[in-house]
Amino acid sequence: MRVLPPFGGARVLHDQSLHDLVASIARRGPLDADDRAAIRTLRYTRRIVQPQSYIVREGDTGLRACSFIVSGLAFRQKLTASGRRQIVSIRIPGDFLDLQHLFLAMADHNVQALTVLDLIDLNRNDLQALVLNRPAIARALWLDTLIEASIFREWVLNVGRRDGRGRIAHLLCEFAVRMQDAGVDQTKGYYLPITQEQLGDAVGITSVHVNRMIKQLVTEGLIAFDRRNIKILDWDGLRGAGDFSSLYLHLDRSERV
Amino acid sequence: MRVLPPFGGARVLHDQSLHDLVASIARRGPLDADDRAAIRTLRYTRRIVQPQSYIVREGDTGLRACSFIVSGLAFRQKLTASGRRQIVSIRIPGDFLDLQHLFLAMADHNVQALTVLDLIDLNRNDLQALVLNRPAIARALWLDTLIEASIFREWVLNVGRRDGRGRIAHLLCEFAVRMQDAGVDQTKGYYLPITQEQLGDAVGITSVHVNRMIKQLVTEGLIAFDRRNIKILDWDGLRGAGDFSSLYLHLDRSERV
DNA sequence: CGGCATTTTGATAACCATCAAGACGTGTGG
DNA sequence: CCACACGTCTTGATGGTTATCAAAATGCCG
Repeated sequence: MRVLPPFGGARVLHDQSLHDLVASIARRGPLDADDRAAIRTLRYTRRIVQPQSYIVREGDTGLRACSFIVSGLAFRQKLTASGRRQIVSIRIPGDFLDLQHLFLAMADHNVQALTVLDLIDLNRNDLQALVLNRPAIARALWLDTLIEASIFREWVLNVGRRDGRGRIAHLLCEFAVRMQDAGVDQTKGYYLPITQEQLGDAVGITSVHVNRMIKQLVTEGLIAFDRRNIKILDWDGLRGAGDFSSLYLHLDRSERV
Repeated sequence: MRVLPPFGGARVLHDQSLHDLVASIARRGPLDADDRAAIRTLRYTRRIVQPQSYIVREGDTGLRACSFIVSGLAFRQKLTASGRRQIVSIRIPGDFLDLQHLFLAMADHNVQALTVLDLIDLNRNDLQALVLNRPAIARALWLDTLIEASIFREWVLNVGRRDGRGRIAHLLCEFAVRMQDAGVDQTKGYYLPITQEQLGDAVGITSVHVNRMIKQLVTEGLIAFDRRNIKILDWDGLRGAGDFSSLYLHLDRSERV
């Protein structure tokens, strides 16, 4: 894997990742040839990040990059003063990592690698200028941040008003749908590279309780679970258990203004 | 109160509310004279809304307006299939109500009046066109949606990882700081026009438990509470109880890029 | 094989929900 | 001005869900 020096001159995206990046933005709104060309003028760095390492730390100021996931998973996380952790978002390939901070001077949460990550670090100043000068790109990326905000709202509901079993079921449904939308094959189920402790941090329960709730979902015949490999056996059942409806993900292209 | 017909021709904002609206946007980023003039060209409707009535309903498509709160309070709310309610956001004077839906084709949550509301309903198409053609306005309003997203994240943490007492304390702190920032005098405390049941819906506990937790905060000498009038007696104590830090509200102007 | 993180299981306790009923406050109509 | 009705607040009793503590089992990696 080739790693370029950080923003060393006006480098231009040129490999397969270019295609992924443009396609990912275009999923959120139509781009013309000029828009696509403008995206290719962005300075960037390509880099590999190891699991658990931080991409952004709460309190960081002067952010210089805005990252895009080529492959791997990441998550957003906040801590209470007493050290209890809450994962507030999981990011998958094709997602931007910190568009949420695009116009914020200080990071209000941590962004951490879940697996090995292959990232494109876009120059943040360039990206700001790009979106402010190109309405189609602004619309697409703004929409992207609005959809993530919708997911935050659903998570507030999930953590606030569903029991442990429902929370886990809901998370498993959401992940399945988003991975499907990102084009990942799931005929053999999917691998969720996350510890049960992290799963608990994502839904506001302890790892012990996560273990019991997963076991219950297996006993009920809704899922199969083997060393983080998840296969949904009864989609309607799991959807019911998690009270899941994908509307909040705003996936239907025709449904988007 | 004068109520204009919905978007009947190119009406122009002309009263005090114009000043409030422009000032509110300008709080998020500098606007030049042209930007301010452009805002005044937006078609709009002024209207009064009664408590509990809906401004937006989950599932709504073809939204035609985007509202701004001149006075009064509103909240965002979602329901589980079993009818359990979660309030995911409280909106105060000077806030936009559904900028979160600006580029979404379908509403993913309900927006409801908490008190009598005095609203400016901006024409949504006009507003979309405005932000896409005026970078400074785009930046200001985008920033606004990003800050609300930051609040959503903090609420996930609040509901997921703090106990009942902490959740209530945190909410009371947040409300105090935001009202202060909006310029509301709080020397005699503030009036929180919300039932204890709704308070519970905002922090994911029952009204019975809300009652007991408020009582406990009073007993501890952190707040005074009398018929929804709240006076914070020990700011540091309450801040500690709620594990509150205002950084996620991104209020400091100089801290904003 | 040893060392380590993670998963699993059991026992106990804490927090919060639920159920129920009475008190209080406010607005309405007689 | 009182009686009444209604929503909200308050309090008590009980139970369930989940946390906590502890320890053993499993899987993984060098």
